[in-house]
Order: sequence, then C-alpha cells, then structure tokens
Amino acid sequence: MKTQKYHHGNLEKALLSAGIREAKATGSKNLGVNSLAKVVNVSPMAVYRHFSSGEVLRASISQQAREELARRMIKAISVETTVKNRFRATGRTYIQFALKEPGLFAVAFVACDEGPKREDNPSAWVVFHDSILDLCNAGLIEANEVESVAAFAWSTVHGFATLVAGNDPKRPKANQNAVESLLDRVWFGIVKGREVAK
Amino acid sequence: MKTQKYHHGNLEKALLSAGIREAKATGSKNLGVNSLAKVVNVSPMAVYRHFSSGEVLRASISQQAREELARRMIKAISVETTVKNRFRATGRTYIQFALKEPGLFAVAFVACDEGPKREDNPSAWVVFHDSILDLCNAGLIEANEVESVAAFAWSTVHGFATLVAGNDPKRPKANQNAVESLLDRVWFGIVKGREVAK
DNA sequence: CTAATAATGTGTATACTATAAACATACTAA
DNA sequence: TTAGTATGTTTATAGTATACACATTATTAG
Repeated sequence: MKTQKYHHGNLEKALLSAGIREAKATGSKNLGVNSLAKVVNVSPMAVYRHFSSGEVLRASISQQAREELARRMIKAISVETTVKNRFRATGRTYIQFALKEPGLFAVAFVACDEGPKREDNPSAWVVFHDSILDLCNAGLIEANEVESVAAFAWSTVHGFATLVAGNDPKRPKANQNAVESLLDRVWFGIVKGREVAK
Repeated sequence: MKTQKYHHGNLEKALLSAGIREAKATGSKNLGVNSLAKVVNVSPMAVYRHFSSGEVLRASISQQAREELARRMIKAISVETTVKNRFRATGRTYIQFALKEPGLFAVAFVACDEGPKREDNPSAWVVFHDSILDLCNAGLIEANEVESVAAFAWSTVHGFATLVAGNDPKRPKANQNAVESLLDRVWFGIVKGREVAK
C-alpha cells in the first residue's frame, strides 16, 4: 500500500480523469470542486492550484470529452475510402458517441465554446469541417457553399445527437435505420438533389 | 404604496414571471430558490409551498419558455397559406426565437423532457410535428416517412438554434440568408430530391 | 357568525458548495 | 545547503437548498 504523500504527483491529470469518469457515470452532476477533490483524496483548495475556478475545471473536463469524440471521429474516418463515406462516418460517429456515452456527450457540449477553432488537440469541429472541405475538393459541393453546408450538417447531426442523448423515452428513436436515414437526408440537403443516386 | 401583506396573493405566478424575466436577462443563471425569492420579496421557504424543489421550479420556468416559443410558432403559421410555407415558418420562428431570446431559449431546452408529448398548453414539438403531418396530408411525403422527417427537421432546426444561440462569436452566423439556406437544405432532405423546384 | 382547519409565509437550523487567506510541506535550483 | 517555488492543508466566509417549527390569513363547517 502506498502511503499518503503530501504532494499528489499529478493532481491536474487525476482531476481530469476523475471528472471524465464521473461524467461517463452521471453526466454533469458530481463535477463540483469539493466532490471531485474528495474522489481523488485531496482537500478542496488543492484544486485551485491547478484550476482557477470550478468553472474552469469543468470547462477542461468538457474539452477532454470533446477531444475523445474527435479521436473517435478520426478513427472512424480512417477506415473509409471515399469522401462521401468519410463525411458520413463523422456524422455517424458523432451520433453514436451521444448514444454510447450520453453523460460524456452532455458534458462535452454544455455551454461550451466549441466552434470553428483549431486547437492543439483534435477538435470535433475541425474534423467535421475538414470532411466538408474534402467534399468541396472532390467537386461534390461548390466552394461558396462550404460554410452553409457545414452549418447545416453540423446542426443536424448535433441536434439529433442532443435529442437522442437525453434518456427521455419520448425522444426520437435512434436505431441503425434511423441514423442512416438521417444521414441520407443530410446528404440530400447537401447536394440539393443534384446527386440523388447512391 | 401597497403595504406588505403576509400573503403574497399569487406567489406561484409571480415566481414564474420573475423566472422568465431573469431567464431573458441572464439565461439559466439566477434561477435559484433564494435569488428568485428575493426578487419577489418573499422568504426562500415560501417557494416550497408552490414548488417541491428548486429543480421543479426551474422545470416550470423552462416549460413556460417552451410555451412562449410554441405561441410564436402558432402565430407565425397563421399568416402562411401553404403547407410548405407553414412548415418553413415553424423552423424559421424556432431559430429566430433562439436568436432574439437566447436566455429564454437556453432555459427552454436545458435538460428538459420536451418531446412528442401533447400537453394542455401549446407545445413547440406538437406544433412542429403537426406541420409535418400536414406535409403528409398534402401528399408531399409518405405516411411512413413522417417520423423520419420529423426527427430530421427537428434535429436540424434545434441543432442550428442551439449553435447560434450561444454568444460565442466563432459559431455559425445566422443572418437572414443563412437561415433561409438552412431551411432550403432541410426541404431537400425532406423531399429527398423528389421536388427540387421552388 | 364563529371556530376549526387548510393554505401560505416566516425564522431558524443543518448541510453543502465555492473560494479567499494563511500556513505547511516538499521539490528544485543556485 | 538553502532560498525560492510549487503544491497541499486548515480555517473562515458567504451562498444555496431545504427540513422543521411556528405565525398569519383564508376558507369552510357548524
């Protein structure tokens, strides 16, 4: 058994890990300074040596969650062979993330500043946006449509994920067919009927 | 000046009104039991005579916000003359609500149970869903597509509204053109390229 | 009309949470 | 080794939710 050292070793990382664990289990509840400090066996004030406030701590946890999503999207893209399929894979992964990790998803997009911003770490938005730029490079959409398409596709996928991530039984069902049907409709919206053939 | 009566008169309504006012001004901050009690000049514990907990109070305020949105959608629909335009009006109003009343919109859909549920009061979801049933009645979509279309259209509009309601400058712009372009794409996704003519 | 009772509000007390300030310990570098 | 810095703890303050007991008013039954 390891004796309780005065210094934790890597409290910052421990807090973020604990936050992610709590988020997976219970969403945005239990992400308070005191409760997380207790989880990692440290006094509440120790947290402030690494995060200037509880809000900042939660924002960091939120970003960790978004980076996890981005990693899954990148992985999903890597096995696809066409720009269209890569694009669909990003959307599919996004929605599946919300379904499989509703707590993490909720934390990832709670009042966050996620948007078209390139950070050091993989950003879900950037991965998504890049897949749309690829559609443009492949000639499937016009250059002046990129932002419009991005807003539309991101909105649909994010909206659907948000709606299905809630555990309210009255929300839209999200079985395999529902997701693929949604992605079909997104595609029609993107190409505006120009290319309806599969 | 009216003397402070021991009984407030209609504390429940006063709390909800105060909550809506605070929500318009600052979103979901300042919707605590103590702060709202102070706003209406009543002791914190008085709140519990009308709402069993702070969570229940906030859920009621949230529902008020959703009903306000539903009223605006109904009003917008009333001046349109075609099923397609009525449908577009619901989406447009939804997005404009998020733009004009970001605080109210945030409160309306914070961890709420909004979904396909018919309540006594006008529900935004029901208004939206009905406009899609009308598309079906008009023969623009098939009966077996109704739920798929509803999930798609609601997701897109809700997702876009969510993204633009945040005041992060890096989010999608939401000028007139952006909104109409989004609604165009939703329409293509609904009819799946079958009817691309305006 | 009056008295019991129900409805509604207040005051006090407890338990959390966030965080400031002062102090303690341990790591690092001169 | 020692001074300085980084990282933790303790203590104290303020805010929030809410249980419990009590006060006041409204309503209703006799």
